[in-house]
Amino acid sequence: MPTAPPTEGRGKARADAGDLNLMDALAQLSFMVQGALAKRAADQDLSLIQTRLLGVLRDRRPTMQEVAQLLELDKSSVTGLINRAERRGLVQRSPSSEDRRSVHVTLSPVGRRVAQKVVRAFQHDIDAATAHLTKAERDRLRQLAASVVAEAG
Amino acid sequence: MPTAPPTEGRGKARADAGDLNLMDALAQLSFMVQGALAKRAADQDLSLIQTRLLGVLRDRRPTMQEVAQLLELDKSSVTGLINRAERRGLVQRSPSSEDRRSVHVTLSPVGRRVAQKVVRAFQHDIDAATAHLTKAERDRLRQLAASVVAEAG
DNA sequence: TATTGTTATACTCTATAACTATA
DNA sequence: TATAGTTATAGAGTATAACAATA
Repeated sequence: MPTAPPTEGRGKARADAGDLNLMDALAQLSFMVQGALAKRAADQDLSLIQTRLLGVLRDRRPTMQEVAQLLELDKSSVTGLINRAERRGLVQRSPSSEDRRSVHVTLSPVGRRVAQKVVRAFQHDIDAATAHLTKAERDRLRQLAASVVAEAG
Repeated sequence: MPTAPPTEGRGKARADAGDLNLMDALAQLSFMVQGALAKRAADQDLSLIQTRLLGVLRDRRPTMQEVAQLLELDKSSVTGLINRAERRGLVQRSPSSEDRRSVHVTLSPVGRRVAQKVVRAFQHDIDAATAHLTKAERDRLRQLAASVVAEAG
């Protein structure tokens, strides 16, 4: 099942690196990566979706509707998400100057700092998880992963 | 931010395959993979955690407590998870013969069939997402991903 | 009429604490 | 006492439907 997270450790890395098909390898890798990110987010009392929210706000000032599109959520879900984030001082709502129906969401300084902490810790996890690879292997992995991401768009 | 999912499409695959560092590439890939799995699960009216549950039951007959360990959930969360899955006929509880406090959880034929449908659809998604790579590149990606998974254990 | 956002409602998912029943 | 599991409770997260305000 691709749905199983990195269940039991098996030991020997390279020896076992061949016993997974592409689907299982990518599924398990994705569970590992998301698990690490979720744990680092939890260290800052953030859920994965709150962390993603802060991420998309890093260089954007979207409306509620645009947040919904970016996160692929219903607009009503975004209302609750922003309510909770705003209550914690991570983001702010501000009225649009062009369209009086719209509300823009912005990252607060606190939100930006918290997000940076998550990213730094997560970066360390990724470094540790790929430390056994050579520099060339890491770059190859980066390149292949980026290629798959770019192709899907 | 590593937390941003595959936000906007950018077009040209290979041209952009170099503009992400390893952390971002793995984070975005993981969001893509998990998103695909979640959608295929949703097609069968399953959440990601329900799908993972069916996955770990494929070749196991764990107790409630073991399910909690496998999915890294509190035992009370597992009670609810199994309740909902049992209500839908996906799994069954059966009393342990050795320890009268324990309950074993087993996959029902329906649960197994539903899980297989999710896997098949997800496999197609992975195939499509990697179709632009050469056979050698796909195998290299599989090998590197499996190596990272194995190393983390 | 169409769009933006919120509210009301219902459900899943999760954890903590208290409980029951075994061991 | 310790462990397996459930229950009670609280809260985050999600969607659908109905609504208000604005376009």
